[in-house]
Amino acid sequence: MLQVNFIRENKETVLAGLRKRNFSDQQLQIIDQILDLDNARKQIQSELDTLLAQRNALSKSIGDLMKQGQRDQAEQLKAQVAEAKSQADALEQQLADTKKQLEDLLYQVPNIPHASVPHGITADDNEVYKPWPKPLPQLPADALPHWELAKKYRIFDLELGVKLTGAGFPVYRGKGARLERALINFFLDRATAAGYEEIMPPHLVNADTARATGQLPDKEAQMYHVTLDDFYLIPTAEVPVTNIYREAILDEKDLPVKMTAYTPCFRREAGSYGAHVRGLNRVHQFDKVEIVRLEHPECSYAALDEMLAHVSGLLDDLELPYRILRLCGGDMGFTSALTFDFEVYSAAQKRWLEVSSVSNFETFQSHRMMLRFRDGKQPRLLHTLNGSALALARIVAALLENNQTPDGIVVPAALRPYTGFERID
RNA sequence: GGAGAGGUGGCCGAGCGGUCGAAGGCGCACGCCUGGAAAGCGUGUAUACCCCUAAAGGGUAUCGCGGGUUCGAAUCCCGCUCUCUCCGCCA
Repeated sequence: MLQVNFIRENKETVLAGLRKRNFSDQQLQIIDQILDLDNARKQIQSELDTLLAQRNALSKSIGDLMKQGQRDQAEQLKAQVAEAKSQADALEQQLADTKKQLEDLLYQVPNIPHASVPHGITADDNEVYKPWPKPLPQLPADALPHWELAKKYRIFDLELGVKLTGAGFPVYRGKGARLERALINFFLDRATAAGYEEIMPPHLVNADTARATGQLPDKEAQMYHVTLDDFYLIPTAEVPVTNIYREAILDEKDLPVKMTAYTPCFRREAGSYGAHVRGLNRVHQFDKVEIVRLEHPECSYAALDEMLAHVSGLLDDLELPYRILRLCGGDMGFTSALTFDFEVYSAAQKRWLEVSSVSNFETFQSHRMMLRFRDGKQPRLLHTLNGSALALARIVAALLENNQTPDGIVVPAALRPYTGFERID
């Protein structure tokens, strides 16, 4: 959520940013509405405070008069207080209404894109920030997509998942399960080696937590909701992990905070069918190792670069062809200021699969969750960043497809200490 | 699930309905002291919002959360929630 004061002081920047997100002139009017409402809010706040100050002063003198035994005068003052009180009640209601309206509008304003974000409407307009420098791998004509390989080698079973739960809940088994666990451990070990503290958070969160990272109120339908207890299944570890520091004021010397977590991720994502979502390409439950950083505002873009390098290192070691995209204004997430997507080339499907999304949210999340640090006297909002390092399901899909041979699927060398086997056959 | 106790500032811990944003202690910061340090002494030490602003200052709200009583609530009443202890159940 943007700060009203920021909008007020940087109105042109904000408008330009929203245009980059393809806001129409009519949609841009929301900014003036916000500023008007905030002015009204201040006005009401001011009147209310004055009234309450009067009330407090009167109450105090009533106490004094009572002590001196001057009951008559005290009674007169009581009448005045009653008058002030009824006025105050009305103002309080007005104030609450105004704040609510203001908040509703602010929730509709996305983060302002970083200057480097390219203009564009759809994913086709994303900039290839770092292309794959070598030729793409070619597989023989009889190469199988990963969902066929899964059957052939009994690695995972989607139909069994349908029996147990429903579509999009794969059951990994045998070497498939072991591969999954190996990747998780590999990613966690690498993150730990890079200085990230390992966290094991709850997989269900409450509404306050979901709101702070921006899943609520807008993206409610993307999450599974446990209505009986009003909990949400996490769509990513970002949600519980970032919220660890919700409403905290950190010492500047404690920055940066670097955390990593493995969790399953649950996404409803209803709607899409066809080859593009077959197999592991899009599922309702998948495993992911996430990295999260809380950074000083002046260091956050250097941190973002570091995270890109970290993810690149993982993919290098897995020997997977990948490219990095810089998302355009139209394709970027609501809360992000700058996002890089990593895509791995899936040779059997002959298409790129998104396996990581690395973003700087600047103060958008930290404002909503009042996450601050102290430099000198005043607390300041800090910057939050996160990235997948990495998302498992599509990595597995690409590994299976790219590494298939007549003798089975070859496990990359970096992973063998974790799998305990060199091939799936 | 049953019974009881309790939630006060970064922490501990006081708090007859008005003088309480809140004693005292610890911690922390700065200063004095010291060759240096410790001890000692002194000063300061919450957050949000509003007004004012060069700086300073003033106001409102916040003692788990929400509501009520009252001229006035950390203090009284009601609901909720969380924690702890005992019992039960259990991976």
